[in-house]
Amino acid sequence: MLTRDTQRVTLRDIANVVGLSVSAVSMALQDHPRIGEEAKSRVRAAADDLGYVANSAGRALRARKAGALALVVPNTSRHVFGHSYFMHVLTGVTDVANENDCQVIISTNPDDNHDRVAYERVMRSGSVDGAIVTSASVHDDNIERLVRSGLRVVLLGRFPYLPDAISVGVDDRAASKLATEHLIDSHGRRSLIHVSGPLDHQTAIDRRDGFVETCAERGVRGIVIEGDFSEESGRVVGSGLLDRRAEFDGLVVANDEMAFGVMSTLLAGGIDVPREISIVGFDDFGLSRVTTPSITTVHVPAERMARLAAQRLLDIVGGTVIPKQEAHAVLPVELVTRESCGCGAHP
Amino acid sequence: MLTRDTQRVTLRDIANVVGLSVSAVSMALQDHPRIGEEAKSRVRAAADDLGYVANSAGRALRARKAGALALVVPNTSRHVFGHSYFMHVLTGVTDVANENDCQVIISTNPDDNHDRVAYERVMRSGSVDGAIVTSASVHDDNIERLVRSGLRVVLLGRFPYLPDAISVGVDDRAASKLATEHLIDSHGRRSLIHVSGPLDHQTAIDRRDGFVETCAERGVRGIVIEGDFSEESGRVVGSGLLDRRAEFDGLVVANDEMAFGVMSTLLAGGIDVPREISIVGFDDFGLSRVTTPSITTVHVPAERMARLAAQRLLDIVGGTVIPKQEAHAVLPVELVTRESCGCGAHP
DNA sequence: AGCTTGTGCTCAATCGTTTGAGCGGCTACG
DNA sequence: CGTAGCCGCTCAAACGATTGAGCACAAGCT
Repeated sequence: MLTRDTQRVTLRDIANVVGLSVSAVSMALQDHPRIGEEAKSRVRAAADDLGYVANSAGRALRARKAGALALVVPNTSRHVFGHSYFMHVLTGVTDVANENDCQVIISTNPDDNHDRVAYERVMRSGSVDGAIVTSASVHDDNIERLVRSGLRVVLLGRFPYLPDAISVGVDDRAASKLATEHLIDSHGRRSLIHVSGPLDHQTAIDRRDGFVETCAERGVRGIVIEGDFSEESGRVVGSGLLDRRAEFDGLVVANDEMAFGVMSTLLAGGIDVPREISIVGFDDFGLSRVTTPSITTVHVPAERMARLAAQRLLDIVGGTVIPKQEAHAVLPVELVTRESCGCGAHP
Repeated sequence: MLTRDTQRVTLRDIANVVGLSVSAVSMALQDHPRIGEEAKSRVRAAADDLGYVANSAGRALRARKAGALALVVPNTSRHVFGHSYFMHVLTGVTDVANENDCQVIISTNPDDNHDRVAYERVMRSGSVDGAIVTSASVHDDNIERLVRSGLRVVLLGRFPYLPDAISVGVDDRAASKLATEHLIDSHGRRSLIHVSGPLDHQTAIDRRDGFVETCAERGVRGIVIEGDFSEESGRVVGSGLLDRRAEFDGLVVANDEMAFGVMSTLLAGGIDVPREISIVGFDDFGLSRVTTPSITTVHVPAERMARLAAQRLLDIVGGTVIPKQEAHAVLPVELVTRESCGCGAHP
């Protein structure tokens, strides 16, 4: 009954068993050519027998690398509807990391001033070899400093003001164009309103710009109302719109959560969605599929983005130099048509 | 422009700057009483100046502890509706961990045979000092071995067959009683059906037992149909029930996801929920609030459970011995009444 | 015989931090 | 005056894994 000290199997223990030096055992386990076959198999047998697992601190210290990467949790993930997004990211990142024998550490991205740089400490302590950061705020000094300081970072999102950063994102502007055009072309809507995210977020800016541009191109009326990405802000906007139901026939909402907020309010106010008003959302992280009516939305491939980001980070850590013109990877998005625009149920 | 080697500030560098030995610097930073005040402040200034952060591998190696804990991701979290649950857990765990200067490592819990014990390797490698594991399957050999081997583990859920394990869970049986009684007492339902989870999961068993017991106590008709916790299995059950609409007037469904599946199918089949049939779900991880009608459900306090689990794990790692009779912590649940049972909208 | 080449291992140093032991100089006390 | 004790520091060893250098021996070649 060796309940305690279970984890204390070291190279030395193996060495004692097989009668070799610690170094020989280490080399044997790595299949080094200078170690004899017979010794190797004896070492392997003993290692197996004792349940040896290399101590990660010892290895990390010697190798000067942690074999781990940090995933920085944005503060927005604390919100229920941010959950799905973050879990898609987490899934993608851990998959790739694990395929490469790499651990994933979760670090929080404080928006509170307290502990402002917790994740920077994590990086500087050598706990991780690099980090995947998803920050939305358009000027995040922490991110900027992180990138400048040469720490290995891959950003999730679009960061036009940080040309040197490696990032993986989607073309939100094109995505917004796609959504807006759908309302105009497929549903004949001519009087649109865009409920944007907070305009200090790049994503919010890009989605708004795509909307405005498309309206201008098509000669359609387009108004922008700023929200904050929360369901509640959608409700507030919705209430304001109840009196003005004659003034618009389509809504392009910058995320599904707000779209849900607006939609519920309009429905409760007796407005028929989608007959009277078409709604398109953004993200497709889960919510939009389960509402009634379900919400037509632009699918953002969060897991694929995360996988690519993790892959790029591992490449960078491994020494790959990414050419300047490839710094920003952009993945395609697609429109998922459901009921809220008038397209009818999606299979 | 010191883009590279940014992370290489070591005790030695500080020692060189202030003209002390490495040991003195180390002790100064820990505010050791044997180091003079003047030296301490010089050391602190230099550390600040150089941006020193202690190397975690070096520290871990010396201290024989990692300063990190693992959160084992159950395979079910890969599913969209598992996301919210897991994020609640993640939030709770990271909060507590960070408050205690502890990192959180994500490790996957494979249900695939491949890499069966990835998280056990993580523990044995000393990457973490303990793990929080949430496994549902009623006999998971890995968990059992983990617990027996003396590795520090706190389980999320109820594990009656592992009396020695430390766990944090809810009383699913009482919860199920609560839900069932609500349909009987508040809504006068007399012919109930329970859609259970897969019955090799303890949670599924407990929720079923609570249902069956309550029906017996109240002299109400109660039938059990086994599902698998997926929305799809809810749909399948729902289809089967369309022909038998006269035979029952209430559904107690073992999670919200299945409840949503059943409910959509019944609604699509022309059955009026909640007028004709009352539905109660389980979990309240997000979904139940946004459907139409919204789903009355039993709220499971995932984040609180996670916080407590993390706290207990840190205690154990710190050397606290938890008395046998306190091994299993059980948190209270509450019924959240919404529309699907007939109670009307929740504010 | 003398030299090279190769094989199979050991030695010793290293990564960065921590800590018990030790040491020189000082004060205080008997 | 001798010594006990404290102060403020340094020394050295340890945690566990890795790796270049080196060593003993054997075989092969000239």
